[in-house]
Amino acid sequence: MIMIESLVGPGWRHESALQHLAPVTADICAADTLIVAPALIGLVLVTRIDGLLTGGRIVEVEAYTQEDPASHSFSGQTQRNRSMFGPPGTVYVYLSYGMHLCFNLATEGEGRGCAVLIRALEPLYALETMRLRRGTNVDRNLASGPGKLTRALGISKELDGSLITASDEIALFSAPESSQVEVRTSPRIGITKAAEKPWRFSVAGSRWVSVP
DNA sequence: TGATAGATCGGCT
DNA sequence: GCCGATCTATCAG
Repeated sequence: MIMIESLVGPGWRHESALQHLAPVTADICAADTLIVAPALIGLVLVTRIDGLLTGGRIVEVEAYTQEDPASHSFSGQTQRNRSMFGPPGTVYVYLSYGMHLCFNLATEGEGRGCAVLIRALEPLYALETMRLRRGTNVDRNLASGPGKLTRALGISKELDGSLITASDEIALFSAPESSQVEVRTSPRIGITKAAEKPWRFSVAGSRWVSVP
């Protein structure tokens, strides 16, 4: 088994709940965005905010590239979207509709404004913490949407710009069963530009996605 | 400098 | 199913 501390930020090795998981390297984000997006399905995203470990399995993502009119990076780099242009694995957190934070991982290479939006998780760790943060006991609503997911995991804009493979607050792992799922493509949610592109990837039949 | 649309969610009807 | 909340970036004037 590969030593966890060599590939993710220090400190995660003390989390006994994660010992059956394998670390993921930043390489997974260094490929074409349309390759990376489905590859992230099934991986386990965890945060440790305020000492509380929370996390779940990624069941829904969307791809955004620099040439894509629906992408924040389409018109070039700005103060808000600069993390999209960072090295692969850079965390991009932005405020949506003035109320909700959305979590993305930068893809391809430094200088390329591409990212994958993480839209939904199957809750796995510390459900009670997530219920408290979300203010609901309906587990299906804990992380079934980009804004819900960031709230459940305690993700804030402070994480924006950090590298997911070198953080003590957020990390990505692969579970033994990660590759067992059937990935389905569909049009992205809530956009008007390039709405026809089938760049939404989700676990077929999952009850944890935002829009079944 | 003002208007508006937006990668949303929750509450209300 | 509709609507309000409320921050950003962009575009029109």
